[in-house]
Amino acid sequence: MNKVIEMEFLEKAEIFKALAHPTRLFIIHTVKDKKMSVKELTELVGIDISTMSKHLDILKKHKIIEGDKFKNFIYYRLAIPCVLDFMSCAIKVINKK
Amino acid sequence: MNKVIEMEFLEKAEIFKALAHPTRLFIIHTVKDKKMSVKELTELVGIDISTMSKHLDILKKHKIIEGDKFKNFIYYRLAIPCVLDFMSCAIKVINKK
DNA sequence: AAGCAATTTGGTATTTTTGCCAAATAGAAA
DNA sequence: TTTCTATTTGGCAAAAATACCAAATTGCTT
Repeated sequence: MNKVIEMEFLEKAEIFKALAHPTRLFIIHTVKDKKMSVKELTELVGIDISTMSKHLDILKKHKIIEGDKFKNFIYYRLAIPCVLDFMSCAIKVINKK
Repeated sequence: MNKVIEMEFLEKAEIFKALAHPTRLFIIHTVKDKKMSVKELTELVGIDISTMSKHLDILKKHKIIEGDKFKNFIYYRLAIPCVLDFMSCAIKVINKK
């Protein structure tokens, strides 16, 4: 495979990988309506807070979410609504056939 | 997290996982225009044919592609064009900011 | 400054994914 | 039937992803 083409698909795959985890999809779903802190998200999902922090970091690195600092909280919100199209399309893919 | 909700995101994540690999994205990109056999795809990408077969199997299991048998070839094609929206959206996500 | 709460980081064990090889299967052609 | 080609399967080793704990950091609030 051509190196340039290969690079293109490597980069795209990175985005899909960032989305390919139930907790991270839940974060996107939750943060689309309401800003949420790390602690709040952690309690909703029921995992270790350090694990949640790392999931948020993965989404942040790909600019899928962004965090706003308020006191010593960080409130996350969805940065790219386009990702919601991913989600609704995913449902169609699952339900068809 | 509510069990039902959890199941929803688990299922969605499965779809994203199926797409989260450069070779599999290349397959989708290639098969959208032209039916291709396992061997043809293998030669384009330059990996072991058994590896390609397994990538195709993952996409097939999620109904993302479908194969038509002709002689002892199997020609694959894109089953759900909706996935292309994923792809073009992914480009936007990458290029923005 | 000291204590406290929210978040991140480092380390590690576990699980999952990936890719190759070798062998098995399927089917066409000789 | 035998041979040849295309594809799949099983097994295994290497790489990547995940989750927890413990410790560090950040920045309020006393």
